[in-house]
Amino acid sequence: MRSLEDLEGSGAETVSSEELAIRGQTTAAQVRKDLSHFGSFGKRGLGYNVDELRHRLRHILGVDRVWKVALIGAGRIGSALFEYPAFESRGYECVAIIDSDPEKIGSRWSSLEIHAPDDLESLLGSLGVELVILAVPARVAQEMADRAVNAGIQGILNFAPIRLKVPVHVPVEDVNLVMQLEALSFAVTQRGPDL
Amino acid sequence: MRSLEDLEGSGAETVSSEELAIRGQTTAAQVRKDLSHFGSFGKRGLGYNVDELRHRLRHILGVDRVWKVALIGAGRIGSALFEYPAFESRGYECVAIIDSDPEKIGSRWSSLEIHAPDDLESLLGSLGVELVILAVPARVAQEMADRAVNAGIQGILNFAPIRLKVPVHVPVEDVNLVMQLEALSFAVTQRGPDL
DNA sequence: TTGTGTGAATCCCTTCACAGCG
DNA sequence: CGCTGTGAAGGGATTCACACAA
Repeated sequence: MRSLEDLEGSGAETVSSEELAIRGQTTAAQVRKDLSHFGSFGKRGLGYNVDELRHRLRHILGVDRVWKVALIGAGRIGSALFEYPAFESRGYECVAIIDSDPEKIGSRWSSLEIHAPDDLESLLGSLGVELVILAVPARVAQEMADRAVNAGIQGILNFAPIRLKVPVHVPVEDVNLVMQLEALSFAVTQRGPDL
Repeated sequence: MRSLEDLEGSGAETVSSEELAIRGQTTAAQVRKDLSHFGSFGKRGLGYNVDELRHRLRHILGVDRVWKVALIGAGRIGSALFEYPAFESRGYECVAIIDSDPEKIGSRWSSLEIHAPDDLESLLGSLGVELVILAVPARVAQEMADRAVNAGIQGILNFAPIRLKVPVHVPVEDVNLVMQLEALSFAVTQRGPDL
């Protein structure tokens, strides 16, 4: 089993399912089954070509291109996300920011102006926004989601602690930090009264 | 089927698995199986007593008490979490904040002083911290996790995009926003080239 | 010989269906 | 009767095991 450095260096061209399994905390059989789901691009006796594997996976995941993202809600969560360097480096380009706070409207976050929600549809539509990060209070989340969907967006990363009602063709990914904390409380509690 | 208001009012004392299923976007059979896992506290012909159900579930989830939480990393994510009202209202009390930025050390977030990481172990130990929210850069996440575990904490909510190595008795809940965005990209991509 | 790709066996979770209690 | 609790059936995912390609 080689180390990470070996893999990243110019030496290794190939990885085995066994090796991938260890990194991904699964089993070799699982890795092979999963990959075979998308075609068979491994070489028997050798393993998977690293470059090809990366290329294929990036394509399957849809991360081999830049996605146009709009940030709806410029509060603390929105700002944390906006500043998070990984987003841009991973291919998510924020092209619009929307907030209803009159204090914020018109101001800029590094050259990007914050817009009022009024012209949300035309703004998202004209910019060709594909994904929306919804970081607004729960009471307005459904309305903003509806309007974003009307504007033709294709997916929503939802931080509001409600179950959004959207058409089936619009995937929603929920981020619910309270639920995750509760999952942690549950795990700690289950693990037995201490230790 | 009754509305949320009915349930919360003083009128209804009981819910059926069918009703719970609709709210939870699942099936009645699933609800009954899940609940039966923790004992049988429904009444045949009637359903589940709402007060008892809430009480039992809160106990099972471990949210029928206040958890002492430490925030390690007072950056944007940390600040967003700290200000998020749901945390305190849901029973998570932040009793310590730790950050390595000299600019921040000694300053206060609403009466809570920001501490240097130096005395992390003794600080968490003396305060009886149970859960840690780890919101630091990836390169220092493992070290902070190790030290928190040494201080005797029982669970970690991890925002760093790495797989923490911790003893099996310390549950870790990962929050990986880039992965969730990628899951969204995948879902949108799979759904077929547009619509 | 090594390690993939894949049918077959297995496991686990969901769904069904109904006996039985209130 | 109405609705829970639960064995039994069903289905999807994981694991096994091995033929076969490099």
